[in-house]
This record gives sequence, C-alpha cells and structure tokens, in this order.
Amino acid sequence: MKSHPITIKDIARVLGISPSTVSRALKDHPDISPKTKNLVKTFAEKVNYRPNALALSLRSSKTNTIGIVIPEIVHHFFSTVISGIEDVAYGRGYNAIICQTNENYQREVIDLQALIDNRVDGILVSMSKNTHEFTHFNNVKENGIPIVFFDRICEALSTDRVIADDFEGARIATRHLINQGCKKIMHLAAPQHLLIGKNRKEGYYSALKESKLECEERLILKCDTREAVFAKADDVIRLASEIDGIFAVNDSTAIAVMQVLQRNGYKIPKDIAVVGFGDGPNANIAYPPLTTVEQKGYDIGQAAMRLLIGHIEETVEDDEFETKIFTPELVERTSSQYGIDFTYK
Amino acid sequence: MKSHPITIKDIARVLGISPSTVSRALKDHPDISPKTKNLVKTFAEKVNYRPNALALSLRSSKTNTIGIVIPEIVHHFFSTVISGIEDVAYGRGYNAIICQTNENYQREVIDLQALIDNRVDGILVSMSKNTHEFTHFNNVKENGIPIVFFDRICEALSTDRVIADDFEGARIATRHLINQGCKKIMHLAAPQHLLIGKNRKEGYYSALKESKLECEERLILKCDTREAVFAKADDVIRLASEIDGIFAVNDSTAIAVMQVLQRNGYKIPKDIAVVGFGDGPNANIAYPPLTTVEQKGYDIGQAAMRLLIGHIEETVEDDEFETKIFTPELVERTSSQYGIDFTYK
DNA sequence: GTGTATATTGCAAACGTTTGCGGAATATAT
DNA sequence: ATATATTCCGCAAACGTTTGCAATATACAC
Repeated sequence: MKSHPITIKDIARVLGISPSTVSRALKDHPDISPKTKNLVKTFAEKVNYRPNALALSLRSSKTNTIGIVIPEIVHHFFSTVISGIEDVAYGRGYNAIICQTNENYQREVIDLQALIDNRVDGILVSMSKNTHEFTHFNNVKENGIPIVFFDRICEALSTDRVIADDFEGARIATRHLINQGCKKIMHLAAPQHLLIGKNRKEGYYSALKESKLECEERLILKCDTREAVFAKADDVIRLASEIDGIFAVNDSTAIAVMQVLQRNGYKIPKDIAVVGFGDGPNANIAYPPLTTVEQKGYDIGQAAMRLLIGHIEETVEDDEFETKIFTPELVERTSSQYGIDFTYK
Repeated sequence: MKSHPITIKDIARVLGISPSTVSRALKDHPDISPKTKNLVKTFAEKVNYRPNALALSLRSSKTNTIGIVIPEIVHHFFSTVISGIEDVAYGRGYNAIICQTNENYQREVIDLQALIDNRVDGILVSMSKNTHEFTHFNNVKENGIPIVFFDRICEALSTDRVIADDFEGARIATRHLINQGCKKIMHLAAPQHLLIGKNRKEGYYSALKESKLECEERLILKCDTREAVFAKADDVIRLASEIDGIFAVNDSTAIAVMQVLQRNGYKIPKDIAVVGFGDGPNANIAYPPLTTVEQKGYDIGQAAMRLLIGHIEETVEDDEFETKIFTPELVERTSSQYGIDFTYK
C-alpha cells in the first residue's frame, strides 16, 4: 500500500514517450497532437495522476501557501479571524499553515523562520504580547516575503495592517449608554500599558466629554477579568447606588459585574445598564443578554488576506502599504436597556 | 529586497568549491577537512544560510508537515484539540496545515486532496457531519499517508482513533447528581440520530438504572440549544416541581434551563441541581457556576498526534491500529450542590 | 526530385538538495 | 624507489516538474 504516487515519469515510461510530452499534453500545449493528448490524458485520469506540489513549488518558487502566526487559537476572536482568512485563501487557491506562539517571543521567532524555510508566499501575523524585538519580522521582508499584521500590529515596521478601532468601539458603547439615559457611567478598565486598555478608556472618556458629562477617576475600576471583578465587589457595591451605567472593557467582566450587582439586589438593566466589549460568544448566554460591541474578526481576517494577496500577486506596489481599520459594531441586547424590567419570555 | 535566498550553490560559487562539499561541510561529514568545514560554516553563518525546505522535502519525500482537517475552528473543543496537536507536533519538529471544512463534504474532499498533493507526512481528521462517502479517506491511505481520526471518527475505516467517551461522561454526570441526593432527574437531550445524542442519553439511563431509579421518557426533553430550551420553557416549568436534578446534553442548554427556572422562582442548586456537558468556556460564567463534564480536547489532540507520529516514523506496524478513549472528567462547581443556597461571595 | 514550411516530439537544463562513487593528492609502509 | 592506505574533494544522478531549443517527421509547393 505504501506505493509512491504516480509521476509524470511513470506515465512517460508506460506510454513510451518522454516526460516533456506528457507534461505538455496534460496542459493542452498546442505543440502536442490531439492523439497523444488523448492518450496521455485518459491514462493519467485512469491512474489518478496528481502533480507533486513540492516539485511544482521548487521549480516555480511559488508554494500557494501562506503562514498565519497568532498568539492563541483558542481565543474566539482569533479563530474567527482565521475563518475569515481561510475563506478568502481557499477561494484563491492558497493553503494556510497556522502557527501558535502561545504569547511566546521565542516561539514566534522559530515559527517565522519555519515559514520562511518553507518558502510560503506570504505571512499574516498578530504579535505575541511580549515581542519587543523585530528583527525576525525584518528577516521575513528581507527574504522577499510579503507580511501583513492584524490586530496586534507592529508599529515599528512599515507593512499593511488591519486593526479594530478600540477607541471608537468604546466610544460607541459609552455613547449608547448615554443615549439610553445614563448619566453616571462606571468603567471597568484593563491595564493602561496595554493598547486595548488605553484606547478603550480614551474612547469612554471621549464619549463622556462630547456629552458634557464629567470624567471621574473614581468611576474607573481596574479589573479586566472575572476574578478581578469579584475581588473588587465591595468597590462596585459602594459605587452602585450612585451610578446608572457600566461600560466594561470586555464581556466576561461585564457579565461578572452584572452578577455581583444582581446578587446585591440591583436590577439589570432597570437600575443599572451594562455594555461589554466583544471577545467571545458569551454575550448571548448572559442573564440578561449582554449588549456589546463586536469586533469583526471574520472581516478583519478577510481584509488581511486580501491585502496579502495584493502583495503576493503584485497587483499593488512593493512599498505601498495600507492600514485598514474596522470599527466594532454595537450589538444591542437587553443589558443596556436602562429602566426596563427584564424577565425571560 | 526581493533577492532570492542564499543557496548551497551560491556558497559553493563564492568559496570556489563544489556544492557537495558545502553540503557535507554543513553537516559535519567526516570526509571534509576541518579547515574547509570552518570556512563553509562561518561563511554560511555570515550570510544567514537556511536550507530550502522544499528541496529537502522533494529529495527525501518527507515534509515534516502534517494536515489537520476539522469542521470548524471556532468551536472551542476543536481549537483546544488543535492546541494539543500543535504542541506535540512542535516538539517533534512538525508543522501543521489546518483545513476547515465548514461541515461541507465537498470541501473535505478537496482539502484532503490538497494535503495529499502537498505530500504531508500524515493527516488528522475529524469528519464533517454530512460525510457518508469514504473514498477520499481511502485515497489518503492508498497514497501511503497515515491517517488518524479524532472525535468524529469513521467507523468504516480501520485506522487509529481518538474519541471522547460520551456514554461514560453522561453516566458520570448523572451519577454525580444521584450522589448529591437527586432522585428524579430530567435530561435535556440532543437528536438521537447524532452519536452524541444517543450516547449521552444511554449514559444517563445507565446511571439511573445502576441506582435503581426509574427511567421515565417524560423526563426527557428534546432540546439541545439555548433557543430550544426557551421554546420549551413551559414544559420545563410544568415538570420543575417534581424534579430535583437536570442533566443537560451541553452547557448552553444547561445554562438556559437554569435561567428559565430561576426566572420562575426556583433556586439553583437549592431546589434543583444542574449538570452540563462541556463544550466551551461558558461554565464559569454561568450563575451559579456550572458543574459539567469536560471533554479533554487538549489531551485528545496530543494523543492523536502521538498516534500519528507512531505511524509516520513507523515505530508501530503499518496495519496495527489503536483506539484511544478519553473519559470526560467531572468538574464540580456550584450548580450541582443540591440543597445549597447559593450566593456569590 | 529538391526545398521549405509545419507539425510533433525529445533532450537537457533548471529549481536546491543529498550521496554513492571515483579520483587526486598526500601520507605511510616496505 | 614502489606499493598501499588515507584524506579530502568533485562528478553526476536523483527527487518531479517545466520549458527553450533542437531534431525528426510529415506535408506542401515547385
């Protein structure tokens, strides 16, 4: 059973003709007589001949394969992005090699090198959190391989980029609360040394300002995980009586804070309206269903792949780079309908 | 910048020696003099020479690449499996090409063919739901490529397999409820033509029987999605007063049913204890935190990859196949602590 | 019949490696 | 000095393709 696959040479030998003739016959080269073409094609069909992609790649130095380097595949956002990438890649005849760095810089370097070694036609990258050295990215460029960053971009390099607009997303979320009638809105924030933490807080501030609402430091709680929320439950409760809305930096903290409040007799969204920031499929499961801004992972993936193809197939100049920004979209559910007494059914 | 990468030939030309000497020098062949070795190595280092993986693969017919074919990458279970696969693959020097079929048979056929064309060393597959024809899998075997199925296995083919034990998982979950003191347990079931639906129900029955509890058809509700639960909310409520436990076929229905019950004044787990079946990271977010049996996706992935390596590297006989079964593990949280009055903190 | 155009095929090199074998140069033994 | 062993290196083929060019064969015109 471990018979090696049929090659052009095999066909040539059996048919008593030369490999070149077989090759040309298979791709309808005009030089070949109809008789020979027929002979070759039917035989190739019969033995289920398939060209060796490796040999093709070696000769043409085109692998029709792209590399994807991401921190973690289990994050819903990233697997959504991958779906977007794959769908357009598939449509254009590309395969994808996916590498997970696990937020590990060393691994990122190795993965990139492996992709270069395998002569992929292009690379899509979302940087690991602790990557602060960029020579491995430059290495990719020096090997003439196009590279596109998405989400976790590298500002030091001039490349194509596709990002979600965290600032605007936060502004939309906060503005939505204001439109619902909220006047005093708490913010659960991520660490400010992370871009998303900073941008989302700025967006929150910006929305407050444009509605002439006061920006109060004391209404900002540093907690971006479920556990952190429970740890700061006392702070939440202390402020609860004076606030009427909460914008949380992600969905799990939004859900957690709802639970803390409910536990203490507050009604969501009757007393306090809540909006999250989409990082997964949890929003629907929350009680009440969580209003959130959804990052368009699928679209981001598609856009990144399209930009990459532009450079691979050189329909765009070598040194002409673009930054595509996707604004998250508000998905209104129940948690933000301030004043409404929510019950299922 | 689009300069082609340095090759052995380039090095040979510059150094005025033959490619064969360069090749041997780089891999410390004893035939080469120390002086030449040094010369070659330092030069190769300097110009950052990297062997062309394509050329290597073509020559050795070994690509050090494996293919993964799965229905959907966004499902938490599958992305967990992928992590398991990748981690052992990485440790053994393999890259992974991931193909998503989107539950599409045609796509599955095409993906498999692409993997064969690229001469991957082995393939890991979880079948698409509507795959009932298996010639494409046989095609893989006929090309001498080892194949291992996981989760969605193909019973018609003799290959290695790695699966989760749904029957046992359901039994464990139900038994746990019984141990908590539940005597009348409802089951939210998936369609019985699906393997998981059937196996999990059987496991539920089995646990009841072993404790001499009655198996009542009327305690089985056919609903396996969140929406289905809300649609059947009336049926749930009607039965609620006489039951003391619920085993749900997956976590989202478990969470939904808890919400329906809570909405109607029932306390979880005081009045009714609930156990789910792990399909994602939702269990922690539920209120109260959901006890569930977790399918060990990561372990399944690791095991599958190890089996595959066994065949690729022929440490195991060609026609010797193994089936590895992973029993889900009960993760006890709050929702199943029958009789307890739950509140956060 | 010769000459020329045309149709059809094969040779050989190339993509970047590895490797069996042979050969030149040097060293050792007699 | 010759014979033999040892050290070091290059040639060429191979992996499976494609393709420029040369070669053969056939057809057509005169």
